[in-house]
Amino acid sequence: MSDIKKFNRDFFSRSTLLVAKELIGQYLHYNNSINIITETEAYCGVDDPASHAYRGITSRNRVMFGEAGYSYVYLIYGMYHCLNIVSEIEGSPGAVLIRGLYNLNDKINLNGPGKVCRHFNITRQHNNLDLINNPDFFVSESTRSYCFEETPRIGIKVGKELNWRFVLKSLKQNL
DNA sequence: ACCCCGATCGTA
DNA sequence: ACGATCGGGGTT
Repeated sequence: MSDIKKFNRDFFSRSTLLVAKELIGQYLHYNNSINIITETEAYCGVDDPASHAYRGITSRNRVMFGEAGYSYVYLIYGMYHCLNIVSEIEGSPGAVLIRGLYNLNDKINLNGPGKVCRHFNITRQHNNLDLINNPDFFVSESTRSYCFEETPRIGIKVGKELNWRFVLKSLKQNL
């Protein structure tokens, strides 16, 4: 695994939809494990009723309003955690939910946000970590390019009409 | 101080 | 398709 190209803060400081799409197929590094990002969802701000940020800033969602490239981890259903990466410029809320990974070390498919966090023991202690310049937790660029499909987001009651879930489909034909 | 419900998962 | 599960966010 030579010449790793880490994504910088500018990559994440863009529209949540764009970041969510472009994260598909990239590598999420966590404590020496390398994982292909296979599934993401975009959660935006005032125009996204499904987003935690929809009704403004609270103690839970405040990292969504901060600088991009930070982790946003919260507890869901009293028993699972969800890992997000903050997007958009500072002051503008947005985050990308990491819904699926393919772990290259153990060849395990982590299909579901709860499974991702459970496998790595990611909890709210991992909230608000800077994933830029972090040696143990960061995202890097894959040299391969991938196709993805767009579907409605999972597990929400509002905003179902938006195709803001992105799923890795296949390896793009290498020319 | 406390009520209510969820960005899920596993089984049917 | 649905029920288990329960911490804590958001409001009182």
